[in-house]
Amino acid sequence: MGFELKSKIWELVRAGLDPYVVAYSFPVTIVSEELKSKYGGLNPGEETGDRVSVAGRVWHVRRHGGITFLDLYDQTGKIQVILRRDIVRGNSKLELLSKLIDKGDIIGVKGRVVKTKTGEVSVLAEDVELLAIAWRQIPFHEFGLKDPEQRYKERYLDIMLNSKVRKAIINLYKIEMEMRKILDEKGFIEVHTPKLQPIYGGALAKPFTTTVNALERTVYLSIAPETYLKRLVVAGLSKVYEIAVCFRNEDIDATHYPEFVQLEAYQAYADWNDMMGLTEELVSESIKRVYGDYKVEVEAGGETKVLDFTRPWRRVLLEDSIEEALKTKIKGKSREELLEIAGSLEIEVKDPRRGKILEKIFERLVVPNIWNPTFVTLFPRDISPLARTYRGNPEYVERFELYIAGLEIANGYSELNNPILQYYFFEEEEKLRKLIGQEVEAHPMDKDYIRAIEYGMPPTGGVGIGLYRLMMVVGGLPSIKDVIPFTITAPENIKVLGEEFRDLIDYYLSVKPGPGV
RNA sequence: GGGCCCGUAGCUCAGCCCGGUAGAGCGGCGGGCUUUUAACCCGUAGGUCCCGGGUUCGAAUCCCGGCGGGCCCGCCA
Repeated sequence: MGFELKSKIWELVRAGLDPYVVAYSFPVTIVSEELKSKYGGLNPGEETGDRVSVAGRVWHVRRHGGITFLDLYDQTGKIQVILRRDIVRGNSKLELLSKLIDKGDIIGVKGRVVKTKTGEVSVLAEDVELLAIAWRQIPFHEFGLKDPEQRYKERYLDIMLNSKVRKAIINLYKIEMEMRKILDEKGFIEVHTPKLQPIYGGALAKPFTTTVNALERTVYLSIAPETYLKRLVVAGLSKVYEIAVCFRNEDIDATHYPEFVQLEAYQAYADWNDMMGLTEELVSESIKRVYGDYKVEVEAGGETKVLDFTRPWRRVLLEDSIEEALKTKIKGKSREELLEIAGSLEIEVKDPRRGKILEKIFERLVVPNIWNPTFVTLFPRDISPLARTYRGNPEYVERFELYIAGLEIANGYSELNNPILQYYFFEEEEKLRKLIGQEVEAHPMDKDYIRAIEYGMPPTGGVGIGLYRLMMVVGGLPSIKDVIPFTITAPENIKVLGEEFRDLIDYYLSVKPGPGV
């Protein structure tokens, strides 16, 4: 079931209009957006002699007998096409097509630009080509696809029908482009670091493991590009970045997916303050350019709220934010005292590091209440093995995280460039791993990375910006899977046309080619 | 890994508590209509009630097991 099989195909074949045989290309001269801006000023009922050529998918067909309205959608929006009997009559091709074209089909239309009595810019068709047939019914109605299972299984339908999802995918591209422009203007070089790595690092997460047959070696899919980008800083690329796919073999939920995209940037001779400035500029300027304003309306859960990216963003010390929420002093409190506070909040912490307890309390109490972009700064030393010690107090590191709408969006710091301390912190991480085993993520020892910075890494600042999460927040989408074009779904038993209708296979194998071009 | 919820027509969902011929709207198909916007009017077809087992005279409905999905918690961004 599911096929909208009409005898239509054989009618098309008889008329020599089978799109699989005849439709190889179509000259599009204008898209919806342009058409509307160029001809929006026409008066209702006004007809021009301007001939245009448009193409797209038919979403709605309104047949009134002598006149038919088609809503065509291209990548930029809707174009109304009018088929009028007085024009169609006598043209056997148009007569047949105006009868056979259905919702879902993809067509090309040549005609004159007119504005209807009701004021809609439209194309009055003079010629129509059927470019592709929709054999399966597409649910074009107000609710689109709702069943989450089907949304992800047939994501092309979800992207087609759900404008929020479609816009998120398009706008993420635009944001990436704007960020690239800004970085390019500042002299940053974009690179690709390895996705197959002999030692994973740059974050604390379980990696995917695979084998390179040619080398007979176990390798890990990159969990972060960080250590490689910093090797490049050592190599003299003093401003580098990557829009990197990262793989982390952890559980999936509304804000986590095993593959995701981060922009990581490193700048020599810069520190965490410079990186906060860079982060502010990248995020707020790209959003301004894509959405037209620093303030973006976000519709989520039925209500519309405004996200304000205007600089400068609020900055708050990690421990201050906790004290504010808790109304208790926590600075200088021991691990045991913090554990007690965590316990009173019903937060269980297995990790032995004091900083981890602080982080857990922070995530529970503070993060959900952050709305506008906020930098949280000054993190504990013991949970940041790659960050540089705070110049004002060695118990902290010069690290910041960016939160927007209750989500962690970015993480950056003054990079640790001291190879001796780097070795020591990796050692501590190794100890932690042995102590706790698989329960706690720890950074593995990476002596090649240490060797690299032993050659001398300048003082450097770095930041990673989670692009999917940024898009979730700006697009008002509740799940990270909504902004990822395709996600993994369970296997299905799918019936396809060819196995249902062998006669179609026989027909297409027997089609004689026409003249080549 | 733990808890809660969901799976019925192409889509959105009702029916399930309290067992008794499987329903609605939209969409599809056929017909009508020359200015519609989710067009309208008339007619009509369409089902492995996720899968397997059990209870029962009888199961979409109750019970058990499985599969798929969502949300929350734990862990990671």
